[in-house]
Amino acid sequence: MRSTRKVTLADVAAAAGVSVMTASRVMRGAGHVSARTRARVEAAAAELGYVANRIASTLAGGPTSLVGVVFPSLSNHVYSEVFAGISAVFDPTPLSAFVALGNYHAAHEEKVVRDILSWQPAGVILTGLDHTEGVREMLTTSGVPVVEIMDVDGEPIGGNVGISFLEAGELVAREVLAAGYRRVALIGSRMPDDLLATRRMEGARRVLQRAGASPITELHDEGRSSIALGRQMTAALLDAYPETDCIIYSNDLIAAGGLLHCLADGREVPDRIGLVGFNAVDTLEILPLRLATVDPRRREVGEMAARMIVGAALSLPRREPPEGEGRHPASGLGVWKLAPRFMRGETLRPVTAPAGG
Amino acid sequence: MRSTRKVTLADVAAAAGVSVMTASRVMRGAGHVSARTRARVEAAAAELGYVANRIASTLAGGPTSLVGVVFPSLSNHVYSEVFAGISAVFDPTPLSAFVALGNYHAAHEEKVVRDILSWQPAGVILTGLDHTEGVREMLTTSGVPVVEIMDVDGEPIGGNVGISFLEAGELVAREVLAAGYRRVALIGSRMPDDLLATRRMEGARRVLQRAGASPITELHDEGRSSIALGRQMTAALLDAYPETDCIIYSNDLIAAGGLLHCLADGREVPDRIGLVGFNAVDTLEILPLRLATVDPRRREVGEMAARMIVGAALSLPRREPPEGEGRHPASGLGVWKLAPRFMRGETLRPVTAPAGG
DNA sequence: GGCGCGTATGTTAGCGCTAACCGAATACGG
DNA sequence: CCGTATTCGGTTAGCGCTAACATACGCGCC
Repeated sequence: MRSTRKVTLADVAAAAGVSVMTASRVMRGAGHVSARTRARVEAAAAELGYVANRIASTLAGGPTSLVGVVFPSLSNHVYSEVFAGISAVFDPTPLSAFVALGNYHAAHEEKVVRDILSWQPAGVILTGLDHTEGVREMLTTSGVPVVEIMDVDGEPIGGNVGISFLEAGELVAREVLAAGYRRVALIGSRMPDDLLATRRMEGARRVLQRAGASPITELHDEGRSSIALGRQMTAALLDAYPETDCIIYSNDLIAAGGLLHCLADGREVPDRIGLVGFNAVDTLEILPLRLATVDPRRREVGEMAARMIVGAALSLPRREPPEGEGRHPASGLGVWKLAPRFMRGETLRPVTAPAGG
Repeated sequence: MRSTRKVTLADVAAAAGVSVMTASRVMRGAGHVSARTRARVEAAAAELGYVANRIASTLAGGPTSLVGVVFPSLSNHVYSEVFAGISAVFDPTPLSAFVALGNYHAAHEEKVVRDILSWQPAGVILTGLDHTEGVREMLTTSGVPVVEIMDVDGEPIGGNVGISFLEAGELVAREVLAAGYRRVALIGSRMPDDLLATRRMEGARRVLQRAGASPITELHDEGRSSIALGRQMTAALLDAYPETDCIIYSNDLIAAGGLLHCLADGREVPDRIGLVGFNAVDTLEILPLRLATVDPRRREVGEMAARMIVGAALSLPRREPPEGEGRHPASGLGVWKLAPRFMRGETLRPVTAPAGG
């Protein structure tokens, strides 16, 4: 049985009868090696079970290939789909993702970002645009390509991809008004921690107010979204404000709970009451009625963010020019604003007036 | 504006008027530094915006803190919950998780594992026990603590946490028999790629055969699980074998589709036909009937695996003893077999006979 | 007051690799 | 058969940090 001691390039080189440098050239596919020696080195590496040491190569100035990805959480299905998009794009490249969770907590995010930077990453992907001054400064100072995703309402550090949650909220409210609802209430969970949910509620509120149909009430809860929570909040809301004719929820899960409550309670959906969720969660296709919702295009968001990082990371020289100053010379980091997609479903009445204004 | 050049320990040391070594001691909280110098160094570090370089410190022999986690996919909700467990345990420790996806593909997994090892990780968590010989060899040779999760039916490389999918399948079949069903069919998606699904189907089949109630038929599909797929497969199955009185599905999503099909089709569930899923997916609580299913205890699995790694990583010395041979001296890596939890739901008839084999 | 002891700081060497340079070997035309 | 172009391969130095040892400094003690 082979010893457990780590096999280094030097071992491989010795076994192949060449210098370390030549072995290094072979391993990373740099040129200037004859076919014969290349074969010898490769054989030696395979024989010894050599595994490259990225730590050493990175320190010595090789390319970095880790990309830090910060999500608030992964239990939220939304982010795992974004991640799937990211990881699909990275797959054929040398980059790999390194996930860290911010836990909806600014101070924690700062620690996490510092941690990521300490690995000299090739790029960083952050969720949302709200970060502490410390985070912003660390990232700009580091010179690492940064892409912020999901939200686009604010000043990005580097690149930015997502939908405007404010506009998504406005969109929802406009659709609700167009369908003829006027006594609208808002229900949100995990507020105000979930900034994006807060933002879309704000957009909805704004449009309703402008149309002279200010929300009847707003019910918030700090708890984790769930169908049970949606049921319970909806019951409480309709109890206190029975005249409500439409509820805008901060996400699909609690909206689903609301729908089930309304159905169980004998309220006609969508005639007597309309319901809208957010996120276009696909397992909810099992509901008796298709929920009206908004698709935030999360898979695309992940893919585009990853592509931006790939572009920036592979074009960026590893060592900065000796006295260089300007960074990211148009490295492909830009702002991509996607349009949220409204999905009418069956929990809103058909439109009676054009959805403008 | 501060320059973008990287701030090194040497810069901090110079600014604080001490040697690099002293600065290093302060930064990593090693002792032997007076309060006064510590304060000076800390001030200098904060002033310069110093961010430690883990690459360098790891190479120099500092502790490693990355843990590679390999999942087949993250779109499957099951794994994101496992990850949540892992990440909760790592959170208060210096370790952080580094996710890579194997995509249900052995060759790809080998590349991914090599990649992870090249980062000199403090540990590796793998899904399942089926890995190529190359993966097993790389991991044993590297001497890195390894924990394999989910499945426990096989020979682990290092530690192992999970349920027996074979037994889970057997459990399901026993419950089905106990409820009085005899003409049982099996339906699986993403087979045979999803090895764990394959395994639980095998367990079920075995018990059924032993009880003289061999499966009427088995329907497999390579596609991704979805409710639509479940509907369609169920329709096809019941069309071809109308006498079927119970269907065991490889997971909840396709089982949900089956349930919806049966209800739409006017078949009485659970009287005329029983249905069982697998995974205890919680968003499915919106189904009209609570699905019979098995909870594979994924959150706990993630937590325990992470705890094993924490134990092994923190107890293991960084540099191996000069001539040392034996590794993992009882480093806390063991085999933890959890019992799968059966949840009867409402899609199986109440038990008429004791559920013993 | 010189001894030993413990705590604070500095010095030396090296982790495994790669960039940048440089010499040796090969090819080729005249 | 020699000079020049063109490979191929080796040498030197250093990335930023830490282990291990060496040194300096204070302290109490007989």
